[in-house]
Amino acid sequence: MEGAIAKLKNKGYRITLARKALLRTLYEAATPLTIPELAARTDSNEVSVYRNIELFTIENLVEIIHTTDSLPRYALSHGHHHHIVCTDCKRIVHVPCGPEVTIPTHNDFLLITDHEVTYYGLCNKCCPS
Amino acid sequence: MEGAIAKLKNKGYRITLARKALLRTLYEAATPLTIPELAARTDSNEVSVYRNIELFTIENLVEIIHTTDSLPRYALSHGHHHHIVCTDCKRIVHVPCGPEVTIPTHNDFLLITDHEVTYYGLCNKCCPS
DNA sequence: TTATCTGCAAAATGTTTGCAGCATA
DNA sequence: TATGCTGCAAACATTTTGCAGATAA
Repeated sequence: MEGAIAKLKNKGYRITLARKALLRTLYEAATPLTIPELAARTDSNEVSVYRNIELFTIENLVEIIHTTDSLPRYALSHGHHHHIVCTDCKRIVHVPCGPEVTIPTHNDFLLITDHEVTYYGLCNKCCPS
Repeated sequence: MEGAIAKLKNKGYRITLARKALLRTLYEAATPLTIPELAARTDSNEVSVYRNIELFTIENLVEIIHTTDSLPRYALSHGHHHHIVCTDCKRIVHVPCGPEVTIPTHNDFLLITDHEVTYYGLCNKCCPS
């Protein structure tokens, strides 16, 4: 959390109560949270949460997690990884990226019912050669 | 397309002009389309497109594709597979699911810049034992 | 003929913008 | 003190709902 604050300070952003509360909430969260959840836990305005989450995302402090299950959720960035979503309690757990990852044993998930993979890139028409 | 119509008919749904136009548009589309695009191409109301896309999704005729790049897009269901999204022209191409899929050569994509993997399942607290 | 479907209007939901006043540096 | 930040209000974008008239069976 100190690293994140230092980074923001270095960039010239002010360290406000709202931003500290948001960072603390993200650090303490067991699972990624939605905007309304973040606003409730930091006792602040949803609009300010939108704005600060956008700032944190630009500064690479936060990652956005889109699932088919709920509103977008936000969590601290921790490098590249994948996700397992519990379709019942909505808990989201991180999984390392790699060719030989065993999901169930690795993360207390006993049943995997579905998965999605999306690649992003440039197709042959759009790739500068 | 005849199979889809027969399936809907068997379930007791009416085969309306709007539904035929929507199916035909989905069959002819080179890439998944958004709701506004589908409404424009079928010359019909967005509300009706929402309702018929929902019906087709329930009946497993259509799949929803969420990417970080645009509104949700809709395409005919063709069994389980993954996606490559061109971040420039937004074209979406299907990829088979498998342990040894080579993305670039397989699908005219010359550069892959990112990927996302999400598993869905039941965690140990929610899995009935 | 009649129950379903469509389109319009409007409500509901989620997100962004403008601006006045507050608080950090 | 001065600029950036917050919160309110309102605009905007997307999706859902209600209802009267149109249409498939």
